[in-house]
Amino acid sequence: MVTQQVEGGPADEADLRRADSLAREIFSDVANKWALLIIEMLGERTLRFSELRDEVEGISHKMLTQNLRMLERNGLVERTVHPTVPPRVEYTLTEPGRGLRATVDAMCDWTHRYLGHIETARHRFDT
Amino acid sequence: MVTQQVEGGPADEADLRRADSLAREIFSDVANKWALLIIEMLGERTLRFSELRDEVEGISHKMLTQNLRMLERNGLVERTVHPTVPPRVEYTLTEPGRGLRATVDAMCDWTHRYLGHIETARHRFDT
DNA sequence: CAGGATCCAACTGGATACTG
DNA sequence: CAGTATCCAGTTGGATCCTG
Repeated sequence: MVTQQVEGGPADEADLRRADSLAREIFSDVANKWALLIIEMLGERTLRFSELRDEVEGISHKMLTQNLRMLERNGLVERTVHPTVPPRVEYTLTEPGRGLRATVDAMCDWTHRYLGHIETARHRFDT
Repeated sequence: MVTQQVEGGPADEADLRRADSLAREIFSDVANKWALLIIEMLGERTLRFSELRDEVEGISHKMLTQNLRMLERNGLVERTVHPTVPPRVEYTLTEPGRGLRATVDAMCDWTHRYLGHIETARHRFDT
């Protein structure tokens, strides 16, 4: 175990910095409109590419592919290819993905709870 | 109450669509990296513009201003100007803002909980 | 059907300079 | 100090065409 570090040593701090920058990177990947909407729409279901495109209103082909690849890379969605003709590809949330989904749910709830608040705040501000 | 609608009437659906599109708009405003980081760093504190810029690592002057205006417009942060020389401007989360912050906290917790999962998923994917 | 590749218009965001 | 305005390089993202 050559890479194991002694407690309190300077390399511990290096590890912490590395973890932080990784966390930050993940946050940047995930904290974007399309990624969160995809995760929310996926929910507990298993959806095909085209179904997802219909569900996530307004998303383009390209953005959907791009975000699905990113989510797959981070292990938040699982991609299953059925070797049929025509091909059938299905996406599901993994366990980490479902964990994230819980927080997105909370964000959606929040949005609806403060809809009124926000609408009036906007009116006030826009004058 | 001229605008009040009868249950099940067609205008009810119109109202729902309006609420949905508003919710979607708010979601799009808020579901972005910088906005969420600002909310997270503000937390329970009251911070000045320059303090925020130091705390939210990597954010540019312009992005900070822009996102603060947006958050203010939506009533998530309160902006207080002290008429001194030099000027002192402070930002705090409002109650709706603190509500949103709770969900961002959850997202941050999630990030750290699955750091390892995600790192290995990435390695697997990148080969 | 899923998705890669390409083109390009539109927008983003950083740097800089300026104001109260 | 806080904030606006401007410029502009670089990125984004939509449309389109193509393949297995």
